[in-house]
Amino acid sequence: MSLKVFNTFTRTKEPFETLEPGKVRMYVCGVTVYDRCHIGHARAYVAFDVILRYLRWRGYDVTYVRNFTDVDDKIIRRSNEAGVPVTELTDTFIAAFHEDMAALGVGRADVEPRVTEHMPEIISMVQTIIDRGHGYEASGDVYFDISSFPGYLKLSGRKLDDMQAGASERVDPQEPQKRHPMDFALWKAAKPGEPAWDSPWGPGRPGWHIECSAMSSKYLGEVFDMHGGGMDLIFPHHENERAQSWAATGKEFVRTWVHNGFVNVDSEKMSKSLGNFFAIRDVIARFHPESLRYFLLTTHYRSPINFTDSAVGEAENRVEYLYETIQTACDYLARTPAQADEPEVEAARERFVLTMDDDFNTAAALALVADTSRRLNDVLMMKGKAPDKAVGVATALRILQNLGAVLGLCGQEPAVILAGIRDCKLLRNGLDRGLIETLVADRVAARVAKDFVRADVLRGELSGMGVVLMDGPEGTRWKIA
RNA sequence: GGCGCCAUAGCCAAGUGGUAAGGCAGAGGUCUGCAAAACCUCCACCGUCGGUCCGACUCCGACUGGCGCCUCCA
Repeated sequence: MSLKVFNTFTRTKEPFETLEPGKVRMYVCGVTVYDRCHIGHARAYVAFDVILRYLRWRGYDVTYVRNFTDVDDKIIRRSNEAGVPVTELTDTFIAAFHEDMAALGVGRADVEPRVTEHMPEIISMVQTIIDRGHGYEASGDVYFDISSFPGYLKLSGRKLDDMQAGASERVDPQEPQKRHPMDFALWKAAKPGEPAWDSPWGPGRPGWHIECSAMSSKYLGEVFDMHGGGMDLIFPHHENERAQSWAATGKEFVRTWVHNGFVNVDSEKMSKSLGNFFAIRDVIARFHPESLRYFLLTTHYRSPINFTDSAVGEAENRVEYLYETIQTACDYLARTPAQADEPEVEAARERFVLTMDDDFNTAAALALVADTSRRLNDVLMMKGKAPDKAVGVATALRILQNLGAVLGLCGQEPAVILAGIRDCKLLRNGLDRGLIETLVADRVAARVAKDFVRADVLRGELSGMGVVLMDGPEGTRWKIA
């Protein structure tokens, strides 16, 4: 039984072997903080959150680093447009990032380094790269000399000739001081009015890629176990990081490269440049955050996932079902306490490990969640005082909560989540809760009076609004279909 | 143009060289004043064409159809 992870570098699923037994050092590229996060970010950070949770649950001691890029062309432009200082802008969006992630159940990393707070490390690494003959200064800029690294493009699997052929058609040489068109900036000389830091090459700021090389090595060492991010970062970002780190240390700095697939909208890539993106906060205003999280886990992390309202709505119905099940089980156990059957819990754990060990297969893991919750309801339906019932409920509930803890699902207070989902559905359907509750109360009164004709009329009326009624021994509950 | 990914039931989505998880929808049941919820049962031979193999949906090749990267991007 061993964990297998798809490594972008080798393009194969391989046994995950850590540098140091039992310890994982992982780095995931964070966001550039100039705007609100979209659901593509949600996908990436939920995916790595599950990977992190699973590794820890499986017993690894994990150090997780996820950075913030807080100096960059887009940030500067946005800052100028808005007339807001850069630091104020970046602080705002870092706070927004944390809010969005917290809503999605994505925790903080152990270290969340900001580029602007690591200038000495960055400058030092650039200098080392120059000293070792892999970078050169040209009028205040510093470039990486790709011809000095034989392994360049090995991560992304491209060929230099092809890259040039493709690029030359639309990219005109704006940086004539570069020795090779593909050379990339390690350090950019400051233009007037731009944020700048002093350096041996004059005032300037870091190129995009160097920050991750510098900060990852600071917190995780020159070589570490896992480096992740979205597929779009493979080239050029990660390719260049790899080149820089190699140039600075002579070592292959990442053991396993992990990349998540995109979120598509209408089967096309969602991106800022296409303008078809959805901000996380806009989505979770309409759908419960856990619904979005569930939705993101229904597809394997490396495959593209297509975002649609109906798909998230379906996920929401599943989340609702799970919490209703949990609530019923908790209510039952409150009346009839029982201990879970440990061997069965352990057997479920093994099935889960088998599933998740296969490159973090959350989609398959959700099938285990479905099986468990179905069984839990099945046991809950058992009549009378079947001796095994309480144990069965306790066992299935434990299993469900165990799986949920790793996936980041099923961990909230059921009543709170269910109310939240109901409110989302009311909002989406433009329904008024007060009106519904009045009608429901009227119908309850009619039922008590055995006026079933009137009760059915009211049921029909509510049904037309999308309200589903559930008459039970403890009264009538309702929810939105 | 270069590189790469994907193609599984009405929809979404796992997966294995030896006759295909799960979810939604649908059909039939149990339950219910009627319902709903819940549970039970049923519901696919895996894009096309070749090849390898005792045997392929799973391996190889071709084709067709989607998509992505090569430019900031999770």
